[in-house]
Amino acid sequence: MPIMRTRFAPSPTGYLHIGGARTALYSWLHARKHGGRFVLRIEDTDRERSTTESVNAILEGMTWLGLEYDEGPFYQTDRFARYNEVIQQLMDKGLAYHCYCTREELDTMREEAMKRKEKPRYDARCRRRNEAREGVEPVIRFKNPTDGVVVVEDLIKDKVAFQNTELDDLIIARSDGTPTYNLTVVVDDWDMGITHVIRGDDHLNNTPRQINLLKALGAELPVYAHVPMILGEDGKRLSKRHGAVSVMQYREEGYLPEALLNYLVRLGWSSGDQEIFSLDEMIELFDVGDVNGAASTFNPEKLLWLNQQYIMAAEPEKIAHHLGIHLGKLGIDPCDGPDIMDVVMAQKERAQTLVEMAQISEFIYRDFDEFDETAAKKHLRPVAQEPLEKMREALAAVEDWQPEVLHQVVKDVSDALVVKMGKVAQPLRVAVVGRAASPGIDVTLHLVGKDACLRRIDKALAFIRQRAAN
RNA sequence: GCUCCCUUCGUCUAGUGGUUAGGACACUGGCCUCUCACGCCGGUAACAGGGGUUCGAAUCCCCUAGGGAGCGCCA
Repeated sequence: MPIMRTRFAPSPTGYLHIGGARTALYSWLHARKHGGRFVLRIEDTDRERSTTESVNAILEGMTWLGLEYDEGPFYQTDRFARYNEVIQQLMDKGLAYHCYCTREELDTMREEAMKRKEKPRYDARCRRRNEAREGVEPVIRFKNPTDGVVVVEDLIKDKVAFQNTELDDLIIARSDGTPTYNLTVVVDDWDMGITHVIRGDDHLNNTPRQINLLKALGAELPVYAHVPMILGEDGKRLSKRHGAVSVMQYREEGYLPEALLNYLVRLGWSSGDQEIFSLDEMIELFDVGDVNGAASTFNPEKLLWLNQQYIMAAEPEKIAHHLGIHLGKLGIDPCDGPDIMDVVMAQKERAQTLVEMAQISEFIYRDFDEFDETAAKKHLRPVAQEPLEKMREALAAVEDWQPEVLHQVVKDVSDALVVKMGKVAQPLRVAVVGRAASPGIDVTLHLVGKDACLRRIDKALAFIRQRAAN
């Protein structure tokens, strides 16, 4: 019984995107669940478009998500000798041949087929050509079987049958001698002992060709699982115009990798009514055969909700670490303020992302420029003047600036004025925060600190007087 | 055009011949409450259409429609 191996094989022509991350996750989970090994392979045979920046971006994305690989990364560009060896074997066995057709010929062939309302296919005319053609560097084509049917046994799509007559003789080596995609994947999956090929279903149509090649080489077939695409909200394939598609962008925007992973695993798969899965639960419960065969639409709101769930459940220390980083990006040094753990405890149920948490915590660290207009209109009116004056007076006398004490002060002032606490707390909140929303008023006052509170109340009182004067 | 894949609330999904078609996000009514958020209780909302098979179909079969992918000397 050979060891199970899955692989993720991106081509380094961009960052790690959401769709790739999901297939990588599924492959990773499959390997982890069955005690197998997860292989990373970089498909960089397209030298024009492949870049080392992309390789780094992909590795960075995998690392951030925690999808560690057991073998690799292997680079296809390191394996050209091996591909050439296999191509030569195919030639020697008469399973491949030189094709001297020019690109122009191929183009007209395609056009004419389309005109005849047929699928464009190479007509294999060079199979019978014996002599070279002057001035044409040949490509090498694989002799695809001309009859019979190839059945792909797919874990997700079930049995999918293709007639060999629908396929044509694919190019396995370009005229410059370099191997092409279908050849390299086949050789690599074979050499690397890949037992389960989990990839996007845009590859489903390539699979019968790859199976024919595998058979010609006498290789054992892997099990396939073609996972459906991820669509944007307009039903089109997910792309930049739908917002963030790069995995690393989610880190920038304040998402936790576990939340993204959780979202991705539930996109196209489920286990009962469960929505939140730890990594261990995913490994235990995930089965690639249970993945839905239909494409699914990426829903940013649900990801936001999950992220908030993870923020609430996370170790506060961990959130504090991240919050510090995002505050830094706002130009705030978290040391210039209260214990950051207190900030986390006050805000962790109030933010869907870490970026948002930093934004709604800004008032703790620095004075705001102006009051939120609707909040000021509603709460900084002449009726608020007396409560604010009383609060300022009471707060100025507080020695021990702790939430419990502050709560009592607000309550005492409300009682003294014979009004509900909201009549005092809301103007006070707007005065101190600049907006109508914040943590509990006691915690808010505590976090802002005595000096800043008094200063901001004065500013609010001035604002009310000025408004009344106009 | 041809080949292949897909089709349950707006979205992610449960459902494998007999269910008041379940859950989650979003939306929404209420409760909690100093605001916001969290949390709790409730609501709106779906089997693409048409034919079969069957006592009975979201579930099985066929057709139609719609969506997607592939048809490169890209991967």
